Amino acid sequence: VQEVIGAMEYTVQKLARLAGVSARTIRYYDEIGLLKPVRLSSSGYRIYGRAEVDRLQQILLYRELGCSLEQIQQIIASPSFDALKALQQHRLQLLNERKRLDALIANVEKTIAYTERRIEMADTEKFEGFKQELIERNEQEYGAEVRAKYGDETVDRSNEKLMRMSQAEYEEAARLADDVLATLAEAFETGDPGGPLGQKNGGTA
Amino acid sequence: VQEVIGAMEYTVQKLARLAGVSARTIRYYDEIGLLKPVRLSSSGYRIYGRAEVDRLQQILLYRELGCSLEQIQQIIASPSFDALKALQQHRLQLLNERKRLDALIANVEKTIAYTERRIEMADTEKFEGFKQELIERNEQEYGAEVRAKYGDETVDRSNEKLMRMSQAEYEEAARLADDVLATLAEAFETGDPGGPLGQKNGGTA
DNA sequence: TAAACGTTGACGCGGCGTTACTGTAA
DNA sequence: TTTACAGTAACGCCGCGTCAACGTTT
Repeated sequence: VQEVIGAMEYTVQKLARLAGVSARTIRYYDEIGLLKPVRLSSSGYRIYGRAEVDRLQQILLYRELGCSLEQIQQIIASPSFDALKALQQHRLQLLNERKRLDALIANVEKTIAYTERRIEMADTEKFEGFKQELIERNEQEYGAEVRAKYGDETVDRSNEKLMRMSQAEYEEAARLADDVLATLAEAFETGDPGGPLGQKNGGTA
Repeated sequence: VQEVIGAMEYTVQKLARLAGVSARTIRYYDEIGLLKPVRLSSSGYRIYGRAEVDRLQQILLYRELGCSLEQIQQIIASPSFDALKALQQHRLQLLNERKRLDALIANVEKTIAYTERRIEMADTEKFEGFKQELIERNEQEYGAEVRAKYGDETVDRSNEKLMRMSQAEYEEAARLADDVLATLAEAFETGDPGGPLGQKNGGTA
């Protein structure tokens, strides 16, 4: 069986390509009664005409405005006066959504700031822990020897100085990695943490 | 069988009420592995403890930020450094959504303006049609008689004047409804549409 | 015993994408 | 015959709401 399709008749795919949507979308619109074919071919194919093309254009217009397919149904079925009211209603919805979104964004930004502070604090804690550990290790390894050499007062002053080191100073120090760690150890040995670091790197301690 | 539940143990509803969500939500979070109960009671009830309460609080925090439950899974499972990255990523998503929304709103407003113009034009067309019809009816009803009395020229001038009436003038007239329609008819009979309307209402014609 | 809890299982929403299987046209 | 279409039917997505049908605790 052969069927001649006139100049302005479209099957699903042709219509879909014409309008830039998927064939599934076209069939779905038929399914929900949003866009019915003008007729069916003898083998059951959906055939769309000019009127349907126009209607689809309208549908897509409102869809791009973020209307639901149900809203579109009503808008298209109504005189333009009601369509206007529907659009104004829809505009209010969008404005509300934007308000909600603005609030979300503000909160996310607050949370980001908060998380950053927490990370900073966590880092600081780690740093404090690190310093504490460093001192303890030094005490264990060199404690008795160094204290015997320089006296408790000097060693305690050295430890205090290390504990007072700020995060920023630490970070600067951290960039120098092993070199600096070695320097710290050396400084500890000499009982003068400020000295070598200062001379070697123009340090801030 | 009796089971003693300690001070900080919650069943589904208790936890739900504590956190202000539905029991279904709690069970769903279990289902997808987002929030597992600490244990099951002997009769299969879900039992949640303090740690689960805390976790739920976190989940709800991120949920309020508009994160998907999957994102929340990852955020919570990660060290806070990765959580920060996830949040920043999420913030970008939100900003994009807002941009899209702004574009939607702008387009909706354009479409509203366009629809308003179309309605205005449609009204104008209706109005033109209405005037045309009015004249034709008058011609049929009184045409011969009036033309005989006042001559073609006077009648044609009257009709022209009516056709030149603006929409604004019409709307003013329309507010006076039947009264004005009677006046128009009367004016037509006297062959002087401007006169009576002007005297009665300070009309603009 | 009744009420208020608990459980699992299933469908529904919106707008299609994506198979899977089968029939038709060029 | 191949290939590119056409059709229908079905599940899947997300975050639950909302039954239904049944067991447990109070």
